[in-house]
Amino acid sequence: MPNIRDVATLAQVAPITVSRVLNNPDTVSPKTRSRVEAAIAELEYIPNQIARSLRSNRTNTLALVLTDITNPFWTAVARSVEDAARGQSFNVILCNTDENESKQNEYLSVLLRKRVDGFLFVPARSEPDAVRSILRQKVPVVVLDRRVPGAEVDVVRSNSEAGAYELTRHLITLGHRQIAMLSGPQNVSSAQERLDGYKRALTEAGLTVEERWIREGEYTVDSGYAVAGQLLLESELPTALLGANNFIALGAMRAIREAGLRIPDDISVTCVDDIPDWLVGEPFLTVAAQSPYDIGIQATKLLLRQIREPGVHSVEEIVLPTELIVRRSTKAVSTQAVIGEYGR
Amino acid sequence: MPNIRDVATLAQVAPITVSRVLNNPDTVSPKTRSRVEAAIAELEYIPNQIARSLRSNRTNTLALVLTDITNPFWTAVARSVEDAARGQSFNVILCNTDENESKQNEYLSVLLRKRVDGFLFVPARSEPDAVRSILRQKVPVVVLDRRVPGAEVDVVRSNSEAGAYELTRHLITLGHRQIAMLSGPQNVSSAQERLDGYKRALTEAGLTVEERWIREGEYTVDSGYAVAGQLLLESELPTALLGANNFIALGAMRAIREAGLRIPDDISVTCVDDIPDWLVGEPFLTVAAQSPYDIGIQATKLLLRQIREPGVHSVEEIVLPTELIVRRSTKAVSTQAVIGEYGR
DNA sequence: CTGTTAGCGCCTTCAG
DNA sequence: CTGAAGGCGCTAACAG
Repeated sequence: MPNIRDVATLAQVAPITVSRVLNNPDTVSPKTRSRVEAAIAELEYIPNQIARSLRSNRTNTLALVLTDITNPFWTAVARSVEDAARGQSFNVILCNTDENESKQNEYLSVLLRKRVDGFLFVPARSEPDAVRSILRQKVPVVVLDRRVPGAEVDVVRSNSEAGAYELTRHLITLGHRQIAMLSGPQNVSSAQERLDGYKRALTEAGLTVEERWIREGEYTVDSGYAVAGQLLLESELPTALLGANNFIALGAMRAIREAGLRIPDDISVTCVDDIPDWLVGEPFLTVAAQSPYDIGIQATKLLLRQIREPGVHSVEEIVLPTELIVRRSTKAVSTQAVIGEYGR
Repeated sequence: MPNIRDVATLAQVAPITVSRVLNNPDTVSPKTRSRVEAAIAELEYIPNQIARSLRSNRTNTLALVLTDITNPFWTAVARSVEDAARGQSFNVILCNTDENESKQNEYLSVLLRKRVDGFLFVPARSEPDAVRSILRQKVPVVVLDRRVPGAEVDVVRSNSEAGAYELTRHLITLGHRQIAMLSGPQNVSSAQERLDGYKRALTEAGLTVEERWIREGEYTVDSGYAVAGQLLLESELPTALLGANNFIALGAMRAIREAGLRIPDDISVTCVDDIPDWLVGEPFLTVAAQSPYDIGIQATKLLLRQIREPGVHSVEEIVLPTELIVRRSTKAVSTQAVIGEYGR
């Protein structure tokens, strides 16, 4: 691969002149410029961004560290981040942590070495260590989807508490009283908040929060399946089930179906996080939908601002609303007494 | 951010010694080594991979240039590529081209400048120009999902022709004779092949290929919706519909539903590309499923081999089989005569 | 075992 | 308008 000197030699100029043709064409006389351009074309010269980065301390690369690109929520975030970054001539390195802390930390370390210009980061836990390790290097970060108490970072997230609250209220309004909460990992802020929202709705409605209806799992289909499976073995079944995220609900739905129960006739199911309607033929799940595309856009905007204006910013927290979308997976309770037997 | 000299100064050694501690710890005496390590820790020194890349001509970064991460097929590919790359300590830069050639070429140019070590590339068209522009720079490439006649590249793809053939046969076996083909863009090899498979199945069954049943569109939900909408305005409706990919089928399903028709009772629907069953509550579509995860793994393996063994390789083409999965969206034809009126 | 020199490819600074 | 010198951070190659 030819370098700037090869071009310079061929064009009979100094390397710096080639550099100028590339970066400030106006400062070069048309005659030499065209000679240089011809040489560039002939050699198919491609400027070396690595060398440029070494001088400029800019890689024009963002890191997107998320939990699992396989979840349509994160897919949408990734898509929007990439769109927004592209518009500002940044590329995006994608990393899946699977909420695994060691994987996450390994990635952070590699990405810091790569000198990415900034991080869009979904921390595996709500502890501030990881975020701090980035901040200590003065590398811009925006945290997505989760709060990190104890770290001063920009955060873009949805109002999980309100989302879960609304879903629970919706179920209560439908007459449900035995509402199971399939919660996410409690070391993740969004999972905590969703549990909080659930509890608040119950309490405000004068209902008691019963621990037996609350089960903790991971944000995965398998976990939702397993935890719901457990729940369905109990003697008394819930009449409704709130999944802390879409994957938990999907796993639970499979467990429910395999147990021979019908949704929503036997059990209503709902969750935070939508599944894009164009993905599923007929949207079915009642959900508190987030706006993943917005989250990605806003976060990228904040990050690019940090990168471009390295001064001290006030720490921003953008909390986007969720939207209750009622579909066919929830239904007014009717024969709840019967359901206990049904499950057996 | 401290550099290797800062560490060296603090540890009272030469920079090269620090370098050795990082890269060949054994060649440094335990005493100085621990002094250096202490300095590294104290300064929180993070080696600059940019500088290292400049010397080594290796970025440990792969480019994944695909059409749209939003499609679960590509999501799965991306996930597997990232998994495979991580295992070999490579990172992945993700780029969506939306089958837009200028977007694609812009990306290629940026990525070449970034000196990525290799490309996993889904060309927007079957023309060899783009691939050749990479090959000319002697940068390793593997093409995914599509053939590129005229370019000597490794390719990993599914057997689209066979997939479409089997689906069409399946429909014919169910008694369908009016089978519409919602084809993809004919400048993309997979779309051509799927159309070929459709035609072959008809011909082999002694049926005539009727142009009115063949409609060309993009590989998107919107396009599928639009094209199917057109089709449903005709006086005679098909009894079955074959989408060239999952998105086309999803769009078509929406159009069908909005036209007041039922699937599969009024129209059977099927397509190439699955939608992961854990994504949709109850899998519904009859499909010819590809193995996106495999495609990503295999392609990454080929690419890493090219990177690691820069000698001349024989050009490889890996063609993975598709799997016919019969679900509830297809059904034996019964009352096809009636359907024409239904649609109105 | 440790250090010096030099250069990867580019661009900022300063001269001409 | 063009060029020469020097350095970004790191590590081969060659001493000592």
